[in-house]
Amino acid sequence: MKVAIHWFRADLRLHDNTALHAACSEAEVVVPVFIFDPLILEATDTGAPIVGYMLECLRLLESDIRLAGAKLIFRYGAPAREMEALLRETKATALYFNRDYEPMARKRDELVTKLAQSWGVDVRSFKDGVLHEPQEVLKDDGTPYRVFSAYSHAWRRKERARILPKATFPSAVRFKYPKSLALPTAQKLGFKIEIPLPPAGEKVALERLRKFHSGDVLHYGELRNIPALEATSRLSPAIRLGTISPRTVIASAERVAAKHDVASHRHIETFVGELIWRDFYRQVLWHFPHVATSCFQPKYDTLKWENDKRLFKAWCEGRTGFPIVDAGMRQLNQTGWMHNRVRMITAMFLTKDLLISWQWGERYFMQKLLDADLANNNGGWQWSAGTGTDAQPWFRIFNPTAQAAKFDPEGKYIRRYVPEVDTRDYPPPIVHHAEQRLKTLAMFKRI
DNA sequence: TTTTGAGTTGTTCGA
DNA sequence: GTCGAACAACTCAAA
Repeated sequence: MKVAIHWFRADLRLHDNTALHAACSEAEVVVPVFIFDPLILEATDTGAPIVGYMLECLRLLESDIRLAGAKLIFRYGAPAREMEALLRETKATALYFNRDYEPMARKRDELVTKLAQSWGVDVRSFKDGVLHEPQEVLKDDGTPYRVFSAYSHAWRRKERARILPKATFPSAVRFKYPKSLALPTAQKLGFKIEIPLPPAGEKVALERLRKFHSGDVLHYGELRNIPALEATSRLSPAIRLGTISPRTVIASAERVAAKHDVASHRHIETFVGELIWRDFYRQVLWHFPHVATSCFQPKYDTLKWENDKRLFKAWCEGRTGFPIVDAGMRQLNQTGWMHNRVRMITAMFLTKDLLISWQWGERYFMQKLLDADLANNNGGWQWSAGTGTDAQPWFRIFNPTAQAAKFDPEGKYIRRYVPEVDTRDYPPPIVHHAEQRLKTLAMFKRI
């Protein structure tokens, strides 16, 4: 009896799951496992809502797997150790997982792979979380792209994998599953989630995709910039935890495009472009792992940020006196999500108006976001700070007031999160934009 | 090797 | 109020 383990990580779904699909077609028994890694949990803020969201995704995945006739095994501990025990207990001869591209995850996976192979286990990893892997989209000279537009042209020219059907577990009638923990609560893992969480899981993600692709995606290019609307896909937490695959999202977008006139194609292309950005920032992190802690362009590591703690606290709490900035931060704090236009505004404000280094903001977003993702978040912050991959002119500094007038002209978004904006309770601006802008320009000019 | 065109999302100033 | 120019020069990618 050929027993295989499928190791779930950021692919918490049954549909279009490359490694799981392969395991289910090649083995006679597939044991799905999820390992809570204390190293990752300890590095995560104890209030991080993404932990609660992930637990909810796991609860639903567990139930979907039970309906499919198998059993999801939970373990807690160092992955290498837990996997060793699992392989021994199940007598599995193969280990399947989808590849992860973050530096820490790469190390973890290399270790587990080496150990498992040394015990004679057939370790099989798959491309799944991206459309094209870091080594697959390179310049003609074999080196990685450093600017997005050229990368995206090359990306679009490449053939892509098809989507796979929902995995069907082989029947494991006489198989004895190994011991499993009960799915822990957030509290048991040492977390305290203070905000209400949106619906999680695979079914909800597929429904959301269908709804978005039956309407707003046709106007995405324009509507996506208006934070008062719910006109973006809102799929980022699902994509982050893998309750939906980026392949499925893109395939659906292309089916929509095929059914509509050329005028809407531009909008659908813009939407697909967002997923190309995701692959782009993954390959940036893969090829240039120093970006996780330092500037993509090392010369900017010498920038003299002021890093005023009092100003940082005001920014975190959404009381800067700049309504669009405060609305964004409060949306983040209250819901675990922030509209992308407002992410750019708040990030640009922290760096260029408060002169606080992008790393502080990056860390705060990672604590609060339901879609907290190292590559995307880091890429976005470095872009905003002007230290990143593209040669964006560093003197392009958002004016938060002008941005609000342009993208929230009636103040609908602002008033949703800052209802006191027109009253005396609302504080005056904590800095003078024009002055701070000049300061920042001078700071960059010194480099 | 050299050359050429281009680079996510903007702001401010002055005519 | 509207519009075009200036904001700097550099790096990247491809021909």
